[in-house]
Amino acid sequence: MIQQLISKIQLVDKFSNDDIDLMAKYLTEDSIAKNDHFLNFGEVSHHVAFIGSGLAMHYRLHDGIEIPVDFTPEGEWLAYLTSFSQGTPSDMGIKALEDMRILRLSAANMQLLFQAQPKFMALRSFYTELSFMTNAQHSADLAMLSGKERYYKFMKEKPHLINRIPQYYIASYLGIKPQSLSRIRKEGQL
Amino acid sequence: MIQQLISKIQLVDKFSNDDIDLMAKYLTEDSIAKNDHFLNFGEVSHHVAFIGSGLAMHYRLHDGIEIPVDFTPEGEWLAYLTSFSQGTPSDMGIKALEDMRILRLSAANMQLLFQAQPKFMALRSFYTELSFMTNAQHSADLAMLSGKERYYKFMKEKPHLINRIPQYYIASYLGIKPQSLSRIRKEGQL
DNA sequence: TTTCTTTCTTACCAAATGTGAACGGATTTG
DNA sequence: CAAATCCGTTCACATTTGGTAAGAAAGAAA
Repeated sequence: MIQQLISKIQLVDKFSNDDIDLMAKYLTEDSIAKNDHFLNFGEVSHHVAFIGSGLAMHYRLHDGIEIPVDFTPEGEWLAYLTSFSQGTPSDMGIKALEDMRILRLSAANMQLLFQAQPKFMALRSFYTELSFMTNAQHSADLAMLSGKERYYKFMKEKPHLINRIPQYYIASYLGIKPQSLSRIRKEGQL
Repeated sequence: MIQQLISKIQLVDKFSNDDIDLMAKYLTEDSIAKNDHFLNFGEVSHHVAFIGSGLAMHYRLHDGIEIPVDFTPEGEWLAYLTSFSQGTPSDMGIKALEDMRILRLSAANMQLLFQAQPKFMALRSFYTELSFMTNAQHSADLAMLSGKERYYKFMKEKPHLINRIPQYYIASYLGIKPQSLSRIRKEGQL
């Protein structure tokens, strides 16, 4: 799992073997079973995690139904920064849609890592801004595309996810009802 | 204008008079006329700015029409972090909806400020995450509320902005057409 | 002022999406 | 295995939103 992580972060910045060894010391292997939470509503987030395998979903609740905000598969980082860095109770849930294997990094260890090698702070900024961009793009899509256009865009950009996420979650993520998504799928084409 | 800034940041963290004086040295007063850009498409952002007065809008283009992503009034920070910190050309525009008076902070000066007083980095993180939260909330609203609900929520949460932004921008921001917004306003109530 | 332009409103019809219900298949549970 | 639940699909109908067009209202420019 560490190897996966290394090859990912080398794409962002160059890290020496010492840097890598240092980071590895602060990581803890863990797993999360399907449907279990990485972070539940009201909890304070004390970890971020690199996903070795599996798939997670950030979501909010509205009238009792879960509204996905983001999907995070293997090879990416899982975090709810607002709660993690400000220590506030989460207004969002993060749960596993599949069994997951992860590498946890606690807030305390992150601080130690930053002290030992400040370079890693750039990595954090990078991922923060990446997730910011992703989210901004999703807002823009919701504001300016039709349901059908959003679905085809999703299919085009995340073909690797389309069959791993229940359709009612995809529908909610796209801002439409499951029945409408069914209709769109039936009609086909754009 | 500095006084405004000081009272704002004191709400986030406590800064000494020395800290404040230090920061003041790195800021430059400037103004932006209505409809001028703070950041244009394709440009790399080299500044963030504190807004003393006026109102700005982040927006994207879709089929030639401007889709607002966020509105930023006096007392808040104006920035497009993705371009600013990664040095990439902006895929977003930021322009003044009203004449603005601002305090600019260049990327270079920000680095100097962080070196002189690392405490300011926390301020940056704070505002980054705040804008992240704001944006995530907007996505969720677009995904789970109807046009009418989004309009009334906007009115309720930003009554100070409702009369300062042209309605066709508000409509686009809410993901509906100006005609639909007119209709919603006419029908009244929820 | 008058003219010109932009913004907002209204109306009518078309298209997209929501709602409630029913059905079948798949999966889970006992 | 049977029973129960969950999920995806389909349908008929209601509601919302979009598209086009025209005109009123408000601002800006001459």
